[in-house]
Amino acid sequence: MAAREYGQYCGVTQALELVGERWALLIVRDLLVGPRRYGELAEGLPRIPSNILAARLKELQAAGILRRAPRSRVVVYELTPYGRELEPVVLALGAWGFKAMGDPRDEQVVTPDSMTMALRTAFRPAVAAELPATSYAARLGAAELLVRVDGARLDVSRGDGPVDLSFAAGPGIRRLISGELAPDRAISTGVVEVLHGRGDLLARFATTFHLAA
Amino acid sequence: MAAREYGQYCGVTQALELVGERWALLIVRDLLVGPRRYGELAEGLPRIPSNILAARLKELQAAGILRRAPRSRVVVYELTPYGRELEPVVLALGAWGFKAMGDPRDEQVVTPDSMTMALRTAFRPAVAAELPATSYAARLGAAELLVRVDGARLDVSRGDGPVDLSFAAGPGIRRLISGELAPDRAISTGVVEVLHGRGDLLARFATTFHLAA
DNA sequence: CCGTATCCGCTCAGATACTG
DNA sequence: CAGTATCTGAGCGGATACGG
Repeated sequence: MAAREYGQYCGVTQALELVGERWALLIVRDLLVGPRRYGELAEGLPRIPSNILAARLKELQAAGILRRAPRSRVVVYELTPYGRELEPVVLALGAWGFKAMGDPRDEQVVTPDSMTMALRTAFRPAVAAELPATSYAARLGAAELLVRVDGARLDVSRGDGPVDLSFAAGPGIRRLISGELAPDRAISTGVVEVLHGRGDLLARFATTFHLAA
Repeated sequence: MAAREYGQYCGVTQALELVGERWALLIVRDLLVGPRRYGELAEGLPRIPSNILAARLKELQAAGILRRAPRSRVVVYELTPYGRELEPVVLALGAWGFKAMGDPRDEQVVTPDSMTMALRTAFRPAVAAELPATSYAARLGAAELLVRVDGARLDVSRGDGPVDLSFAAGPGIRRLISGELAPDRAISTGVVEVLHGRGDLLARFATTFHLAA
């Protein structure tokens, strides 16, 4: 038996043998947002060594989690259906890890893909369904996201477009999502800066996206 | 920054920094069944080196996931409330990994705690609520479990007791849980051996515990 | 016996340089 | 741009030994 195997006949060990290696689930996290090129993955995971990225891509491909897909002259990596079924795992991990997050340290970055998945984690479709369709432009550190909520549907993209509320925030937005910081306080203390639109829509944002801390 | 950190301000990376190390989630998996002594954990994870087990217990304790609790002369390790919140993560991983499980290899063992969590993963409370309360004694490899289903409640323990159906099965029980193998076929082909009680209750068992493959 | 520490060999991760 | 090659060191696996 390979020394690195756990030696148990169990779904959890099987899963960990496929995606338990360092960086593997973070690659999956980013690919859950959409297909990505090698360089885009490297950009979204600034600290991953290139050889490790190459190795993980090979392993995840061999495990049937992702595939190399040719797209007009370039290759992108995209999840297979089985790989997409990891979304509940990533969301559960994200929700659990959220509670342990303190304030950000200087070296910590916020990437567009990680922020997108965080928004998906915090999204409350049942709540959103009761609210009018709303779109937001959120600038969070380096990540500039277009967030469209329409009923129970959520769409997060990197494009630009017309929005009801445009705001910029530091990573302190975490305390808005967790409910520790009221929307109006977030604005008055400068944690969130309203760039365009009605600031009171931030309350709707905070209701739509919520995670317990 | 510690070299081993991912350098991202994100719930998923935070979670992986706490429980992403090798063996960590398997320790959590077993503790989700109940408090365990050091030796019991080592027994449930036959291939873990003792130094790694000791190191993980320290790390998980420092992270607030488990605590050492004195119990009449001996120490047991038990999850904190925050540690118990990892249950959705472990269940999601188990359900996903289940689909990738083939037939067991010779070196792979089935432990009572991993089997208990697998049953929790496969349990369908909504289905069980419509069925009469039933208890099963399931011998699965080395694991001998008492499984009590009462309405939407599931209790799996290692004790013995009066049951409606007692059966023994090899790890081929996976195909029963996945629906690939019909209950009567499981019995007629010897995959499941009925030791005591009405064999037709195995169909109820297969309805109560189901995971897609 | 339970829990932990120490040793060593090895694999994998991390950093950098290099190539088609 | 998309990887591959190489080197170093950290963490893991396995055995053994030690203290309560």
